[in-house]
Amino acid sequence: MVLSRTSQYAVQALIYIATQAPGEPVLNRDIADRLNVPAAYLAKILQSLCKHGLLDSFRGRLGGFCLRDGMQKTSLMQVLLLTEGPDFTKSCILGLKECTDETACPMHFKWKPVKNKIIAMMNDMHLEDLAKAVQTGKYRLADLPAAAMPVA
Amino acid sequence: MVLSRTSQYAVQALIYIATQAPGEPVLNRDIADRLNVPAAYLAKILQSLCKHGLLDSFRGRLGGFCLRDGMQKTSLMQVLLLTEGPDFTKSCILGLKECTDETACPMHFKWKPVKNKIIAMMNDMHLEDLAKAVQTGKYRLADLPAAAMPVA
DNA sequence: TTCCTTAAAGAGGTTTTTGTCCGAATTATA
DNA sequence: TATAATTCGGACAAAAACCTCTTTAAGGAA
Ligand code: FES
Ligand code: FES
Repeated sequence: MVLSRTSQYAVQALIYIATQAPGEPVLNRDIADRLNVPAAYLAKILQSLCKHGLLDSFRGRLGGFCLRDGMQKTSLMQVLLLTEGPDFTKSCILGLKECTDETACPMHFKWKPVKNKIIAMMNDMHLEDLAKAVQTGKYRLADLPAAAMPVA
Repeated sequence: MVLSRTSQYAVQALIYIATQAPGEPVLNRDIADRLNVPAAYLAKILQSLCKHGLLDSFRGRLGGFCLRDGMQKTSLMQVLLLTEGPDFTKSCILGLKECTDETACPMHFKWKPVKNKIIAMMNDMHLEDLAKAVQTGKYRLADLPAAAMPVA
């Protein structure tokens, strides 16, 4: 409805990494297993997040990915601007090229406050806080494994 | 950010048709020209909306599409449930299979009110009203043609 | 040094979404 | 009846999103 799969994987992975001891690299394989996400694809996403400075990566034994120093406070908006592209916040819900009060589509003035709420929400959520929430054990970062699901 | 291109085309087209005299079929070609969208693709979308009962279609001379009687009051939610699928309102922003208070992801309780706002908004907007808004001339259904754009 | 482990890089595959084309069916009108 | 205009239906094509595989480079440990 709002985020591409790539963005979802990126956010999930970053939150997961943020729950782990800082400075201790986390294996791509472990993240993929934990989130139940395709490992080779996730690796690409993490590599891209490295290039953009959110993560540090280390090769070889004891290698893996960890949050770059200071990046605990990264907002989801910062992440989404990378994964969804710089126009993430600029789109018209009907697909018009411009979305301004002057070029409004018939949904614009209803949509604008909702869109602003989404933007504010994404600006307001930081990896740190989301990681803490997960650490309370009250929230899920991934679907339960099939084995743990009630029989259908 | 929220709607597929197909949904955007569908909504634009339905609003446009709703601005035209009821009972007077509108040509697919005219809609496509007016909205500046691919005609052959739009035709598929309109055919699908016919099958789902939102539109009536007529072949041959004086043919075209028009809103089925009584469908002026169709809400955008009704349209989107067809174009985006019946799970449109059910998705978790992180992609989890379930989105309930009991299976909450770390974004759930922030996201839920925004999502509900979107749903309420879509339930609250009807083709009729959007068409009237367009008819005031204050709102755009499509981008201005390149010819009318200021030189870049 | 040699081996093992890991990420990096690039090529390529699959699936979904978006878009095109064409022939057949249908209808108004001359 | 012939013709032109239109939707319908199916196959196809292109692009984007999603995902895999293989090889290479780098780092740690025996
Ligand atoms: S112009 Fe369409 S949402 Fe702003
Ligand atoms: S569980 Fe993720 S948004 Fe509801």
